Amino acid sequence: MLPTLTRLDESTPAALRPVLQPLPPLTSAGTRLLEAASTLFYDRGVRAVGVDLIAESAGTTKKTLYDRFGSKDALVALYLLRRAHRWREHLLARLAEVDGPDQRVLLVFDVLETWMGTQRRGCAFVNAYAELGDGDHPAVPVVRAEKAWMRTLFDTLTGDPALGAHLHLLYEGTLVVLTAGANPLAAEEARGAVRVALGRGA
Amino acid sequence: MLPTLTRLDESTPAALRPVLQPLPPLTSAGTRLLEAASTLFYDRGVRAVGVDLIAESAGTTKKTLYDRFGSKDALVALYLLRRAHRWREHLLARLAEVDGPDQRVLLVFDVLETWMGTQRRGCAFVNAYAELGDGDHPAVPVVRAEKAWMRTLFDTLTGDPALGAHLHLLYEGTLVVLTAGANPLAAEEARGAVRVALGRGA
DNA sequence: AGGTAACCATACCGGTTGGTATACTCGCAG
DNA sequence: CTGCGAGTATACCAACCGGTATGGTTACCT
Repeated sequence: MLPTLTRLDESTPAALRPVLQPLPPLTSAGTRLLEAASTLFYDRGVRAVGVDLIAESAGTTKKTLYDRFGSKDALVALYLLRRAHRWREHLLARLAEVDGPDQRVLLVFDVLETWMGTQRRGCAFVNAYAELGDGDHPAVPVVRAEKAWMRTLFDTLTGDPALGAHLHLLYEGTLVVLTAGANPLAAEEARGAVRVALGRGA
Repeated sequence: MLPTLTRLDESTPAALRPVLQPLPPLTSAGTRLLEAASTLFYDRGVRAVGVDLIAESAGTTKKTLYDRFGSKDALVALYLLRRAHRWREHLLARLAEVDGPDQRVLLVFDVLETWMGTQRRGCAFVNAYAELGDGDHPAVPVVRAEKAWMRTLFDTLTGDPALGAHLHLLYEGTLVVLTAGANPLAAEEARGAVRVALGRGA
């Protein structure tokens, strides 16, 4: 299963395919706006960042922001959508480097640890959900889709839904313990737990 | 270990003792303010709720709020502190009802599921951390302390730090998958994973 | 030549933010 | 009787919020 993950072919599970669907094209000012918004949203939170600051950071104006994206809510949703896109691309590319389901599962936690080494604010999707709640914000479906995608990844890697659920819980727990818990050993402890879950002994 | 958890005695680990330290007393208007703030903060998020709304919901004034708590930040920290206090009291009382470490570990996830059945916005500490970041907000130490306390609980129940880490990761993951992931089966899947972690087979 | 999409600059809008100031009433303890 | 802590009521503050309006300037396409 999953013999090559670098490109889309008939062996790639259908549930994982939306990874490679291209995002809508952006103008140059639009790109700068989305880039600035992404770092600001992630570092300070969605509600804490105003549209004025985003426009100023992007070297453009609020007018352009609303011409391109329509609303702040839509910009937030697009920020999460692009972040999910990049994370999936990065993860699948790394997973394609090794063979065997067990090695791939363990590699997920290596990639996560490295990724979080530079992105110290934890899971952008959990953070956004914490701020937006379960209302009708357009970003909420993006959050749910991201969690469902990770679950499907573990199910696909192992071929066992019970094991996939176990690994997914460890994955989400690692993110929380790393950030809110401020425990730098979380990823290493998670790999130990993964070996137990895989039946490779403690 | 942990023969009785209903009261504080020499067999209760020192790390779990802060549970029973009483919270500072409040005046009548102060109680109403903290009560109103707690439900509003949890349901809508910390940043989304203004002090005007809190004062109005409590049937009092902003003046009284600042006389009692000094600042909104202090009120947020106290909200989390009291919530941690109540959760620990509730959890320890339930754990005292059963015997044996394995039953107690599994019961943690039962209690969590029931608790989350009524509190649908997930972990208040993860949510607050998502909004406040790793800055110098007075609530951040409360969040870290709560995560450390849960980790210590699992370590104490099992007597095995590696197993405690595994169970803690499953615990935090369950909260995320239940809420941001909107997967109602998360707690049941977690109990299956717990049995694997405990070596009781899949 | 003319149209159009993208962009920049600036000003404005009503509403809300955390926090402070002033002045008054009540109950209680010395 | 007096002082004081607690509470109520209202007004105020500068700063910021998301969003809109107006007007002018490029650059490219037909």
